[in-house]
Amino acid sequence: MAKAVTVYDVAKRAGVSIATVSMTFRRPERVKASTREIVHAAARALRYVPSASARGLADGRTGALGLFSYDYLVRVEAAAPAGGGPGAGVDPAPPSTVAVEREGPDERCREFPLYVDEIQHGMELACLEHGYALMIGGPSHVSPSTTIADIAGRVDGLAVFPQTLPTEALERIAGRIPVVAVSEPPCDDRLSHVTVDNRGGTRAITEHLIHEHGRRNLIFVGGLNPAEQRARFSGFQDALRAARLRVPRKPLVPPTRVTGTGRSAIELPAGFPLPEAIVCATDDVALDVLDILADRGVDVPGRVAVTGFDGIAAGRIVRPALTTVRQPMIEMGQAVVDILRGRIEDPDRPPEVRELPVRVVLRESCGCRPRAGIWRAG
Amino acid sequence: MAKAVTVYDVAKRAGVSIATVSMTFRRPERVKASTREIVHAAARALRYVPSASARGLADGRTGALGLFSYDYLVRVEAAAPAGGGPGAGVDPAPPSTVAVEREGPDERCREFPLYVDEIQHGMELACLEHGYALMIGGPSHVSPSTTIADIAGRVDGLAVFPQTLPTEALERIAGRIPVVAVSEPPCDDRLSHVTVDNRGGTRAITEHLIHEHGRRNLIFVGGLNPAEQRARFSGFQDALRAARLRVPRKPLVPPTRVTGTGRSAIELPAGFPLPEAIVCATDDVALDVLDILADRGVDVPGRVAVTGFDGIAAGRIVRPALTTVRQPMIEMGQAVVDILRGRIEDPDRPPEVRELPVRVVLRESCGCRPRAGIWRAG
DNA sequence: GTACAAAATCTAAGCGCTTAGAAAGACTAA
DNA sequence: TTAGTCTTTCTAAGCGCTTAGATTTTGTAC
Repeated sequence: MAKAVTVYDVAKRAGVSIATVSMTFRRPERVKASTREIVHAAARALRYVPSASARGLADGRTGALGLFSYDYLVRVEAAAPAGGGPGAGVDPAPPSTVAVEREGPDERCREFPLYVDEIQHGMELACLEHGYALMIGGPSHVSPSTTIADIAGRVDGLAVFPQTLPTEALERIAGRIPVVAVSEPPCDDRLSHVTVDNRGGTRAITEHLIHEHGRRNLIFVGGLNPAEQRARFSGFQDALRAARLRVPRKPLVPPTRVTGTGRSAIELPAGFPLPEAIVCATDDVALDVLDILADRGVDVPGRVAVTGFDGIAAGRIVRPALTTVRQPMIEMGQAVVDILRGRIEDPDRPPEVRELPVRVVLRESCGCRPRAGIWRAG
Repeated sequence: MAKAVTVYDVAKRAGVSIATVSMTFRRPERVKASTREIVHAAARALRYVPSASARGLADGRTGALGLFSYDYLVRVEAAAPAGGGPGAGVDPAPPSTVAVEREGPDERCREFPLYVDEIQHGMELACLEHGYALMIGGPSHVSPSTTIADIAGRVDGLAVFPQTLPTEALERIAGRIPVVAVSEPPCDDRLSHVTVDNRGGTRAITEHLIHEHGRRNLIFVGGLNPAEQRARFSGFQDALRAARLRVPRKPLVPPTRVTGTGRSAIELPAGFPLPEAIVCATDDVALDVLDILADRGVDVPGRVAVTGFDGIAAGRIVRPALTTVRQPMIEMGQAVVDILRGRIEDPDRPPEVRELPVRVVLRESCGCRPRAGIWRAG
């Protein structure tokens, strides 16, 4: 790689000062057309590429937004060849021979795209639309402690998923650049938040189970910890209460184990008494439940109805297709960017909390019938 | 937002020089433990976040890799509320009411994750694994011409999809940082390339159609332009030639129109004579073909078999599920990062071309039977 | 040709960090 | 005590760019 070409080189070749070179790129209209042409020619000839670091340092903005995402670490491991089964790793066959196979069990499609990926995608779209670059980072084993500051230092605004960063680090970063958390706001903090109607969504899907499918004996599985999941449980309680059914105090939180491919899945005790419906805190939990019930030969939705929450892509693929509460993930990502942009423009604007609506998507696992012609779109 | 805290502030508060502050973060082992503690305390108290721009400028590396992706522009538009149908935009219902609906036709799931998204995902995983941040950009309407240099200037290495950047721009950037193109290499250029066995893959899937399903009258649809698609057509020809069937000179490239949601889809003339099998240049084309055949009431795979190429997620969801040639997209993303890292470490290393193997994935659209229990994984 | 305003360009001072190499301290051995 | 050796810290010189404000050029009106 050749030594980096700088404004100085371009200026010399064009016979102007470095200020003029800079002006030519930042505010072309202030430079005489003929000069502009000369400078561009010089830049082209020298293959000049301006250094964003220098610019960022000089004008105090980077032109990028950041996303600090979680669970990547886990997925790095899961994506590594796990030995066994097709689809687990890189094909060792000689390149000249093309492997041919039926599609078998493949957990990987359950790992991408996930909830976080779709939100990220929304951010990508919005960033591009507004001329920002998107910088993606996450907790890394290479420099576990540095990364936070590292990524925070190179963007003008940062989005984080809950529980990716210690509160102290967040506060620290939020003191320097705008930060929005993709999560329910706790009682109070200095951050902006983008969240959804977790409670209302779960209430609605639970009521659907009760009123449209006549289920009276329902349980809620998973999710004791994150605020969102607690809110969802409340929605479940709301629905039972309104229907005058028995209201449990706590969700059922089954233990988890690690599957062959490194994913952690929930477990249900063998003698588990089956309810008429299982409302799950997340799609991920629901998919596990579906697996377990299939293993035991339980008819879903005939004997037990199952629902999820999130609306991840895998829920459409599974049979029976998963009825769920879909979060508007793309829009959430866009909202994140929107808030960030606002606060970058006006640093004094106070943190903002934006709650987006959800929608219940009826598929097969609740007992609704599939709709024909899904793919006749256009 | 408070005024930015710098090394100077931390140094003053800790009673040391800025060099010591810097050392404390970059090479902690060279600083006396007690000093280190004092500096950290000061940094914490002041909420110091180091500026990556300054660091990048000073040491000449940014610690980030870039991906210049395409078609985002198109997708930004497609994602905008298109007016009509559920799922087209943001739900206008009042936040307190949760919408409940059956899942209807929804083209959006065909837009994400796409081929590029999965490669990007592979890059994300690899970047995180090696302590790099990933910077994502693409052609933007905001500053169409600037962006290239903009993103090139802030990363240590760049990946690009074909036809995202004019060759001249690529050469320019490649003169400053390592660049790898995710595409078949043209006769020669100064870039590294990551690609797959396009020709062999198509040959294999075509031979499957011929030998396992007895199809003798096959056509190839789509893809005249990009090098990859041309290579795939060659593979198609190879298979026909080997089977002593009539070998067409050119692929069929149908005109395209724009659908209601802004996506562009191919069209087949009404009186189109049906072959026994349609080998498509990409999954995207294959999904269009499936739509068209469904519209006309043609039995797939009974009357006509259809295959794709890529292995995008939507191909599993569609009915009949799409038989295709799957590219190892995650691995490709990882290979990209791998090459980039190598060339960053050793700038004199010559550009590298890496071809990864593909695999034929048999699903329903070729006439193979679905396999039971896909979801009983774990 | 002169006076003055507007346009174009330049000079110079940072932006916040890293890192040689110099200086100062702390120990050790004689 | 003194010289010699590490270890720790500091001084100072950039890194490549932006941008006030100064200076020069150009254009206009008389």
